[in-house]
Amino acid sequence: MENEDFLRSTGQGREERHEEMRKLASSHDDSHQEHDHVIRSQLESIRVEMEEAKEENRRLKSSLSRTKKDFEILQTQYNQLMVQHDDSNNKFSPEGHHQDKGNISEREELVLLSLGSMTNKEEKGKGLMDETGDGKKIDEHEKSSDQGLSMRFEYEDLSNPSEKLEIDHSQEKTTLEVSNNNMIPSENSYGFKNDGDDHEDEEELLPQNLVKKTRVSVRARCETPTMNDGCQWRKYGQKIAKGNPCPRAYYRCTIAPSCPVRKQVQRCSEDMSILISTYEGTHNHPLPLSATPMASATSAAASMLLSGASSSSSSDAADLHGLNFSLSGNPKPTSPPFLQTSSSPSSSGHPTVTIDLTASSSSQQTFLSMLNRFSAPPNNNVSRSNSYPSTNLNFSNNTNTLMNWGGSSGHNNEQYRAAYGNIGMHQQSPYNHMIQTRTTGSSFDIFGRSSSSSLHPTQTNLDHVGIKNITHQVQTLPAETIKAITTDPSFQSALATALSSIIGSDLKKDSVTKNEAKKSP
DNA sequence: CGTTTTTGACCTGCGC
DNA sequence: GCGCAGGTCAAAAACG
Repeated sequence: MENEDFLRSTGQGREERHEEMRKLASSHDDSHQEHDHVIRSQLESIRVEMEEAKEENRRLKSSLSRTKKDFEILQTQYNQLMVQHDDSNNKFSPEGHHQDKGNISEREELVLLSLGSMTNKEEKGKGLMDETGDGKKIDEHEKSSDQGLSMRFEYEDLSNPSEKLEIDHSQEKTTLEVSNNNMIPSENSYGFKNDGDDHEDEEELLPQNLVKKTRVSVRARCETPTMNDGCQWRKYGQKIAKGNPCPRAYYRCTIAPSCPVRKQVQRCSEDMSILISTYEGTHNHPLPLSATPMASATSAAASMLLSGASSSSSSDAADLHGLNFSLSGNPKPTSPPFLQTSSSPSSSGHPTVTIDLTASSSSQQTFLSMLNRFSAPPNNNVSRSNSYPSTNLNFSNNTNTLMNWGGSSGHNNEQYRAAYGNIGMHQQSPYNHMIQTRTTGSSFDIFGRSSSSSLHPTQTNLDHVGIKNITHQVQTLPAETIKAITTDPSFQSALATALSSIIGSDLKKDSVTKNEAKKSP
């Protein structure tokens, strides 16, 4: 009995438990179904997003492939032009070519660097946007130079397919820049802003914000009141800054009404032939082709400042195989290097990169030498007994292209002289040929030396300016450093800009010399 | 007449 | 808080 009762009770209990479980299960099913439903809907939305992303990806891929094709076509055409130009150079300037050949023998790969320089087109009129203007009679080089500063990088290895990937990589970067030649958002490759539509959002991003506030100062010998950097500027103010009798002019970009880019232009108080243009901000609109190099260069320089500032904070001093990295209280280095970054009181606390383009022809050789070294491919382990891959620097300058980033509005040299006094503007002072690099509270002297040498532009006594020392220092760079430097598009861009101005400057002098020689045989 | 330049006034940040 | 210097605004003038 007790057993039966027990069984019955247990049976009832079992049923009850079953019932409870059924209830639990049903309630669990309900919540589970709800949860499933939520997950499914989320999955569905994610799937939709993925489809959109795929579609976007497909579009980007096709766009990229199109851009690559375009670039290859352009590259082929350009190579042909370079070959033609080399031939003509062999005929007309065997001496300069001879100097190059000395370097070529040591080079590991072929780097074609085509640089044009500013013309004084702007003096003829405001034709910056008119890229299809009156260029009927000019050849391709002239066309490119006619648009202002033109520069291109070609990085080719003819012998080592394994390095082709690297090359393609760099080309791809170049291609992106070229394909976006009217869009400075191409500065993406430098980690800059993507688009200028929503500035407020990007203000919150620290690095970009820093870039925005970073200023790039370009020092160049320019006889006209303003450099023709290809962009359109409107003057909105002028001040006489303390410590400099020359007024500082304030410009803003007028290509787009909402463009945040500002420019300050001021003559150097010590040497009034030097024009200091300080750029701030990033264009948020398509740029004319002629404005792209300068914009890219300044962006690259700003990017370099960023990377330098971040990297230099880790240590107080370093000596990297002859390259003197130092952090000091006095940001002004004892030697005048190439690139200079600083946070001076004059820049109102803005980190400022200074690109010094007041270089001589000897510095051009220095530059070429350095570029050759710096352009060495990162991994040259492959034996190439028979091949002497070369670095061919081809400066496709028309001799008429001057380092005359001429101002607009009918200003001319006479006006300039009237405004600033009739100072000697032609080779009035020795050209320093350094690029200085200063970071906030730190200094980066890429030469690790001081130089107070004064050279005539045509002087090519390399020892005099310590070329041997430089070469040695660069040669002793570790492969990683060389790789990091040479693969940095920022470096290439900034270097190309500096080179182009130097070459343009020297070509101008050469052309002047030639003209004078013609006049007085 | 539209655009650009000039220029004095004003604003802002920083050091004292 | 004050003064200074850098930077910007905006009305007037100049320019094309």
